[in-house]
Amino acid sequence: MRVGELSRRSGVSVASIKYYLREGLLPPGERTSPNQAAYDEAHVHRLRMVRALIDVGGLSVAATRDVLAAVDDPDVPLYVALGRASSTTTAQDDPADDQDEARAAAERTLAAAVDERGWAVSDENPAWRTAVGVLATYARLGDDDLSAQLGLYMQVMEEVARREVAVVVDRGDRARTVEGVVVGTVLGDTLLAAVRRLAQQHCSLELLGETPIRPRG
Amino acid sequence: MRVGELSRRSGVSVASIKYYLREGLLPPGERTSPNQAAYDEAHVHRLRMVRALIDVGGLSVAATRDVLAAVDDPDVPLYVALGRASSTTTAQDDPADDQDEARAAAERTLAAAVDERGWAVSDENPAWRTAVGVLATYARLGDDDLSAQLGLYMQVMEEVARREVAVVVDRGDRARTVEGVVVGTVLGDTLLAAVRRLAQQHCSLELLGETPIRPRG
DNA sequence: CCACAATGGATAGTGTCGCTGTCCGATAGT
DNA sequence: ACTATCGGACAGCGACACTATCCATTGTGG
Repeated sequence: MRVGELSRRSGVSVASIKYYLREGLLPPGERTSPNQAAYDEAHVHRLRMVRALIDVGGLSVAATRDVLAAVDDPDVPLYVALGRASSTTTAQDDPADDQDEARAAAERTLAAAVDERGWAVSDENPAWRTAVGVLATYARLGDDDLSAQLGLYMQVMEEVARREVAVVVDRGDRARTVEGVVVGTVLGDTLLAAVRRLAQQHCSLELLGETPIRPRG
Repeated sequence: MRVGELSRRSGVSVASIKYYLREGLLPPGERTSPNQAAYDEAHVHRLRMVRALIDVGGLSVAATRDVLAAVDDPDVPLYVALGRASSTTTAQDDPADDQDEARAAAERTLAAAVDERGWAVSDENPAWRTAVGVLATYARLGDDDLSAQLGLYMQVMEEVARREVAVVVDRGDRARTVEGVVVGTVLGDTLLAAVRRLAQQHCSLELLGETPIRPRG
């Protein structure tokens, strides 16, 4: 198929498809003549992935490119790719003294929690820096309920991750597996956040009887 | 204090402070003369909140404004404010037929899962639409492992939410409580995602022995 | 076989976001 | 008195994610 049909099949405008091709999110079609190319089902699927990661997962075009590059390239470790997929900037502005101190304290907290659970994780993992940043920020904001919840978060996320990894192990080929991990991780973040909101509403109603909720439907 | 000191204390540039004032993220200082204002500790704290929500939570300026408005105004239901805080756009482009169908199926899946857990949640909750969107997207992408995990996600998030709500119940005044909920929810999303990545790394190592990890430190 | 739509490719333009820079006349502090 | 700072308004900027236009092919229905 050519670009027009690809556009119709995927619901993405021709202009955007051209843009994604330029940005390397979508591999070029197979050449049928010096300036003509043919696309196939793989391109339709890829476009759906792209839209899912961008619209639902909230990734930037650049992050989506990196993540998809890791899906294509068996040599890129997954956690590196998924680190890029963190919507959070993880950037620090001015490394003021108290900032550094807060970060150091947060890092000790995390390290202790990780050791206690017996997790084998590297501090190369971008998620490590992100977690430290959140903890440090929370501490600077005054209360530290979040740090108190850290143990629980780790416990439940280990449960979640174990199931996720288990499901993914017996897939088929490696490409589909990796793709499943990536999509599951990125979209899973969004789903988990939404489910957390629903759970919070339910629990606050349950514990406080705060808001009268009319049932669905 | 005046703007210069507020800037120094908070690490936010004067230009940005003026911008936040314009955008309503920061309440105006108390007037000491027709064109002079004084700021206090509350402004320093507020600025820290703003930076935390934007930098760590990944919220937009507009979302941050809405969330903080809810913190200030007791009449705005919390879940409405926190719905705005979802980084995900939750937008749909072309409601094609199969799109609608996928959404409807996803909505039935969610409703069934919610009923099974006995959750009292309203479909007014923005998180409901987000969750439906994620499920629908995942279904359209081919496999539906995510839907298979939905029950687990709900189970662990109920556990998490119960603890979070419990911690927040016995706070002191309502303002501090609400603030704690908001910050905990927004930063918690980021923390949970990061912890999930770490857990995934740990579990994939544990189950597959996939990557040799050198220990921290 | 030929007019005419569609294509690939390049480049420029658009709208939004989150600031940043500059200017102004009015204080504040010394 | 004088200079730094202030608040306030507004223009500008760079990044981002497209979108529009142009053009020289190419494909295709009549």
